Amino acid sequence: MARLTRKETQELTRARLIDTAKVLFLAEGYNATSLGQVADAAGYTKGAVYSNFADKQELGLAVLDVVLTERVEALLTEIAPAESDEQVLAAFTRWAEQHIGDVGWTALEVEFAISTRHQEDVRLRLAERRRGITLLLAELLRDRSEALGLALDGTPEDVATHLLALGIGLGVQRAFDPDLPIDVLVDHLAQLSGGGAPSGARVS
Amino acid sequence: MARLTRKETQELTRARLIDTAKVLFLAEGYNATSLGQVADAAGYTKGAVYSNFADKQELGLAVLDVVLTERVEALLTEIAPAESDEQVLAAFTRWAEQHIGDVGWTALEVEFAISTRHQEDVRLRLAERRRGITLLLAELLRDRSEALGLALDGTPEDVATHLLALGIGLGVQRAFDPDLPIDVLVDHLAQLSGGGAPSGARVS
DNA sequence: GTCTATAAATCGATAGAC
DNA sequence: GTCTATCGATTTATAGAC
Repeated sequence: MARLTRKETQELTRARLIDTAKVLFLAEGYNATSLGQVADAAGYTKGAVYSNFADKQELGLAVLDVVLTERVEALLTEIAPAESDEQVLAAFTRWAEQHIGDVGWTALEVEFAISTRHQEDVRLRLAERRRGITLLLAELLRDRSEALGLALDGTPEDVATHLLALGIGLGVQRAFDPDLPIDVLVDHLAQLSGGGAPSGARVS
Repeated sequence: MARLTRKETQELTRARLIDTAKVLFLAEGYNATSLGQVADAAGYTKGAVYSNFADKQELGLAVLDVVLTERVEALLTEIAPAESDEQVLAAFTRWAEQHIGDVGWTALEVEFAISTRHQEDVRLRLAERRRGITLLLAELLRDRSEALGLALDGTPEDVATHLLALGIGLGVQRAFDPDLPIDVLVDHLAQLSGGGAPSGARVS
């Protein structure tokens, strides 16, 4: 166990702050969480926050990056072992029920985006980020459709845009009406993979 | 021109406040607009606001009601004269380009919903409101599909949920990336009405 | 009913000690 | 790099005059 260098301790502090902020932002929301609360919960003070992040928005963006990375890796891990289109669909369904169904994620992404939409610098970064996410999803669809014979009813980019918008729209509504089922998202993907019958069970 | 009764003048004040708040909320956002700004712009003071609305949320809900009513009436007016599925699709496309394309509307609805999602009373009212909107859209789809022979690929409720989520998802993303086209929404409706080819022109 | 004045509480951000 | 202390700016909401 070698002692940590100064750079390493600071990176540890930064990582702890991000992780604490992630939990609070997801549970209470971005605006409702003050930097003092983040610092307290992480065992630091506001000074530590401001020596690691220029302002609250930078912390917010760092949290969004971490959360997105976690979700993408979860999806890839879930989907990787699938060897047929049915298995891909089942894997996606499991992932969607866990993460689109989780109210906090979409709410945080959307709250942050809406709150900062009038600050041009942040807005442009979020726009770039959105295109990256869409392209990532489009490539996943293209690779998987070629390998498994999915029948996309449009370009991969359009299907990706469609699925992403659907997920955001459902997630937003589930933030204030958790009874809304996400079946429509799963069903839509199911139809892409050969027009299978919609899933049977409905909550509402 | 008879003199206005006390009740009438108060209703006028209330209507003016709602209308002013609507403009400011749509342009600047719900959280970014203070009640003092609303009062000033309407030619009153904060006292007038608080004698007409219990708190900021009540004003927000009143504004949401007005905006939704306007959008619904615009859609019905646009769609009423249509006599074929092509005309219905064209009418909806015109409406969508004007209103889903308008960044302010979705942003306001979503910002308000996300901001108040932890206050159970408001949350329940928004959930009820969501179901009403979905049912309204479902009935419109059912009536129109029977009259014009649209081929819905699911129950009217599911198609309505799908379209609504798609509109919200696109509107949210357009709040910080206005270049995102809404084609995917129009195309999806087009496919419902007989699997027509996707619209040609793409912005991005 | 509306206005004036103010209360009360936060929060983001900064300066300087250590 | 982190902590203490504080500034400064807002905002919602209320109390009382008119």
